[in-house]
Amino acid sequence: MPDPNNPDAVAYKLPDGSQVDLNASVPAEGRILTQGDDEGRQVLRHSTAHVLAQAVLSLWPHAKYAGGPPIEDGFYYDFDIGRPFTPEDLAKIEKKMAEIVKEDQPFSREEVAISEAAEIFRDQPYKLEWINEMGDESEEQGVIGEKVSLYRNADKFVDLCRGPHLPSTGRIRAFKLTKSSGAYWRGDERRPMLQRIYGTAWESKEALQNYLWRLEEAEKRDHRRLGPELDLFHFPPELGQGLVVFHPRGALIRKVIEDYSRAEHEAAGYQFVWTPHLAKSTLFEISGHLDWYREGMYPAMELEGATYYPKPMNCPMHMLIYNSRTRSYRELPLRLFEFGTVYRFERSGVLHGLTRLRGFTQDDSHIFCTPDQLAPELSSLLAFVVKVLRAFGLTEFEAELSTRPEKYVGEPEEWDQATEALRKALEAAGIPFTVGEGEGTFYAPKIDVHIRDAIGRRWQMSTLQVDFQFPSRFDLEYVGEDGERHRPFIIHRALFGSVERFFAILLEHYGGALPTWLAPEQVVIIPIGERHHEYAGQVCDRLKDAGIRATVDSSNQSLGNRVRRAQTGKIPYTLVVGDKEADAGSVSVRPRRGVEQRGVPVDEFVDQLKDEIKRRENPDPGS
RNA sequence: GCUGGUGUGGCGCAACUCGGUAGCGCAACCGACUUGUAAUCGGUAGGUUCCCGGUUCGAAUCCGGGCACCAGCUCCA
Repeated sequence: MPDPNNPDAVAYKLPDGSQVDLNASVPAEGRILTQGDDEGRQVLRHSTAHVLAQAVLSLWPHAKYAGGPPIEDGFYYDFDIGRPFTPEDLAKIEKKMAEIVKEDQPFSREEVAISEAAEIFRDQPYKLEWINEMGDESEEQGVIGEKVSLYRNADKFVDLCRGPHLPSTGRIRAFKLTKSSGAYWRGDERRPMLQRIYGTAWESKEALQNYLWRLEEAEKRDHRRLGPELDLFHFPPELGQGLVVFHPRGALIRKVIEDYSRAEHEAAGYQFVWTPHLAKSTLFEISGHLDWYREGMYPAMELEGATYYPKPMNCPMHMLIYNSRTRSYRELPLRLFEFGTVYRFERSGVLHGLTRLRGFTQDDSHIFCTPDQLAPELSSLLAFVVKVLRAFGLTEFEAELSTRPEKYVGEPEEWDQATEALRKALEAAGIPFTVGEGEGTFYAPKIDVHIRDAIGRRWQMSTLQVDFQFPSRFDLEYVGEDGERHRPFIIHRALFGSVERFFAILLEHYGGALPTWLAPEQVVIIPIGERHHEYAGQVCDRLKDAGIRATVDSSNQSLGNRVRRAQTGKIPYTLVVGDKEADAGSVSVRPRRGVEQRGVPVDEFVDQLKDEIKRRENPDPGS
């Protein structure tokens, strides 16, 4: 219940209706969080993490424990027991945790002097490392002045902790340990690797089931599985890690995506350019890539006394195009666009299907503009980004505005101007955003646009950066109204990010059942018997004439079998034709989802479908 | 890159603990059936068990090295 002396304090209300009394767990000067499911779940998960540590310590009394916070959908805790955990270990730990929950041990808070804490944790080097740093400002770990807060349950387990926690372990209703793996101590790859156990905890068995269902659903939608299944692309081992080939059906989808993007860019005043995949070291010396990005680049090729590199970015080449002649303010903003394929030597462990490749294609654009044009250009650009993403059926946007870091190039006033322009663009577009203070790159403040997919996952999509590095490195200029030379601003942006990654996200968003306008095969026609083949062929020609991607399935399979193949192949429309249809000039229409409709005149179907494709209708991705 | 796991016909799996000539389903191919809305029936073919080496009379199985993939960590200019 809220503390009457502290009207701002609220009780944590758990989603099951029960409440956590903050008075029991947080002192009056303690933190005040807002009420809501998310906060309640954080408390629940944090408490479950303590129970996990308690269980591990009781099974391995010599284990060293490091720390364990709540995370999205669950929690983790890091340990050192001198070896990795096995699946059998996890089962044992889970059982032990269930016992602790059943015993309903109360959580209690206390504050002790830092020196006393050091004594309590004298055998725990990781805890000691934190304690020794305290007195600074690591409130995270529960430092209050010269004291530090601890949480105990039933005198059986104690941890350094800021809290708050549930009143007792019995309030943990549904949890599960999900996996374990290595994790560097304090996230530093030069430090020892600890063993991390991940788990999930929910307010009810149903919520846990729901979460596990979501995991399963994500697995079914995994583009790495759908890609080969739908014959879209694969990763030939002969090519090497992180290199993909697109099959005809995948390449067709990609073409539709790119064609649409090109048309939109053309309409928005972009000019298309093309640049090669290799360049001499000279270019990357000017751009600075060889200085600060060398290990991310493919190695050099020595040829006829020159050194060549595959390009890791298109930007430097676009700078050369700008600089190919004197530019006037009259031609700004100048918007250059390219689907540019780049090569980056990503560390092997980070590669992930189409979302993290070593060779991929950016929908890359550089906009050169005057200082006055910066703000309006950013605004219209952001609106453009949202418009294009919406066309693909992505409707939920969030953004992050990253501001000037400690180390930066350019002038502070320029940074402020650019950052303000970015902020205004976000406000004008009405996109909810968070600010990452100091999280910009050293050469640019930026906006990253994220979308949520059909099962609630967040993906970073577009990035808009105001670049302070290249204008001076490449000595870019334009002649202003005053006849003097000025330095332009550059907006660097990728809308899809990478075409391959965008492809993967769409595939997962729709679970492989792409909207008709994107589907590689839009209609399959199934003649019931041999005598209907001719009519099926006529219908197919009629569709093809209308620009619809259609085929006839005249294989010697049962009708049911062919319908099934069309369904599992995620083809939007299945047309069945037999005597009735041939006589009436109609088709029986079975959409991928929804009910079949018989006796639809061919012309009517063609018109409807043409319209659906033309309007680029996106179905509810559902699940 | 680091820690751990996995690798068996195109795909999904079995045999691996305890070494003894590699099996199933789907797909493919051939044939019969000519079908009214999610799997017709019969047959055929297909494997250097990821690669290299070792142990053994004998290795898919045990051991070592490499490669690839998966999860997480770190990274993502």
